[in-house]
Amino acid sequence: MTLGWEEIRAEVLRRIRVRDWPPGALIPGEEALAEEFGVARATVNRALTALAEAGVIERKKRAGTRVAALPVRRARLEIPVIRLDVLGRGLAYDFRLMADRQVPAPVPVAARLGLPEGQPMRYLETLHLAGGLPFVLETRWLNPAVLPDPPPDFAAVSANEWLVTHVSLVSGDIAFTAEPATPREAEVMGVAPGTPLLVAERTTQGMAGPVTLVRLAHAPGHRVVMTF
Amino acid sequence: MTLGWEEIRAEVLRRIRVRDWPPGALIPGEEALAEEFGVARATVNRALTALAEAGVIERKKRAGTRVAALPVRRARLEIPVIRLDVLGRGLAYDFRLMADRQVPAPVPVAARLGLPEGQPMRYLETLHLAGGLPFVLETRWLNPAVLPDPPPDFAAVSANEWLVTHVSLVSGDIAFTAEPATPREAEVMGVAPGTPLLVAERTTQGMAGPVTLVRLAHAPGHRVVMTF
DNA sequence: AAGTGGTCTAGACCACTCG
DNA sequence: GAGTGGTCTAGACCACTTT
Repeated sequence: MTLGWEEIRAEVLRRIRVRDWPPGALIPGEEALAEEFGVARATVNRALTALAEAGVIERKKRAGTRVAALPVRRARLEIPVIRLDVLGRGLAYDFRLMADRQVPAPVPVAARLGLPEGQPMRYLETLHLAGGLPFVLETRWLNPAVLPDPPPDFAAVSANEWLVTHVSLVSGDIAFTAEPATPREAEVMGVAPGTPLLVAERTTQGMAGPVTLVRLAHAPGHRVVMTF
Repeated sequence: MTLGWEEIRAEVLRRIRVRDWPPGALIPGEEALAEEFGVARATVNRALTALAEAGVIERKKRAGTRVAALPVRRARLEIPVIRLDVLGRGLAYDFRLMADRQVPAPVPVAARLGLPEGQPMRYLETLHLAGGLPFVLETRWLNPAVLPDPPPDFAAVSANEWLVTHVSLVSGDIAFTAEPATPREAEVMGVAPGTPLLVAERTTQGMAGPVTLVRLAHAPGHRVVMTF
């Protein structure tokens, strides 16, 4: 039986787990492992690189490879388009464009996106429905500079989906908080004001500058699940 | 100037962003790209593998490499030990063990961990403090089978930290929800009952079976931030 | 049947950093 | 200065999937 890089990764992981190589310990160099397993050093390198990406080991030139002392667990969140998220739950998807205005950017919005205060922006409110029930209320500030002329019809394609397919998003961040439903959210989603909602706030940067700031207020009971 | 795999990754990414290669399009094969860039095929492979892991492209044998039609954005969450999380925010860390009992597993807890109902479990309540103020209330069900004899003193080292350093955690999941503060949480954290709290619920499996089910109720205003 | 990505090898050079 | 990981090459074989 010949060994592949995944088997070597598994074996190294096993030795770490059974504490042959305890947290903080220096493990043998690539050359030594390659010889032990009877493979090329590149194969060992592939395995160790994968473990380093997973946060299990820490590698430094000259210093060698150590088992992470306080393993930082990394969980990955896949952020799908809302339509696919709903369909993936086995529910029918629909959405309603509740508001669509051109307004000057309020101070906090402009600040978070790095745009001048008062800059004209597109304000969109979209209610996403799952199985006919409110699923997410999307409140979006959109930099109109990224839109083509004429702009797309966000009543036909949700802004969420249009952006993903038509604008090259470069970087961004997402923050989760628990917040009481605002009066507007309560009204639109049919819950009592103050009901705890899971809110995701995302900012996104494109190649030509800031693209959008969006607040997603999820219906009560919504769970964001990640595995690691 | 000679090209490395990161530069090739950047160039491919650029062509995707400027829509030389639009979503859904088939991009040239590794061999062709290697020739164009004047590098070995392995170098191109390294670059494309990285892009595939990032969800930018989709690769299939025989079918070739396509630009992802609906790019699934992937965000990574690093879950540090709570103590380091607090210190990283520039605040002093402390914790108080509020409860420590041996009790039979309630049905929902046993079910989620895959343990028999009524199994004796260690129940721990730990309040983590940041700058002297409540930061997180940790409610933990712990499978005593993973503990050594004699068991550690969780009043001296928080269960959160002891587990990370002493038990080999294999897999798990984490779910975020927004929930109203329970009366107990309200009392301990000094907030009004029903206040929206960001709750993280984690289950963890070790090599020798289920390890722990923990509920982390974060103080109001807590933000979980991820970048992508 | 054929073409694609996935992987491995043996060798090499380099950058970094620790002692 | 020397040893480590990071990367590249040229070639090869294989598994898979689509045609």
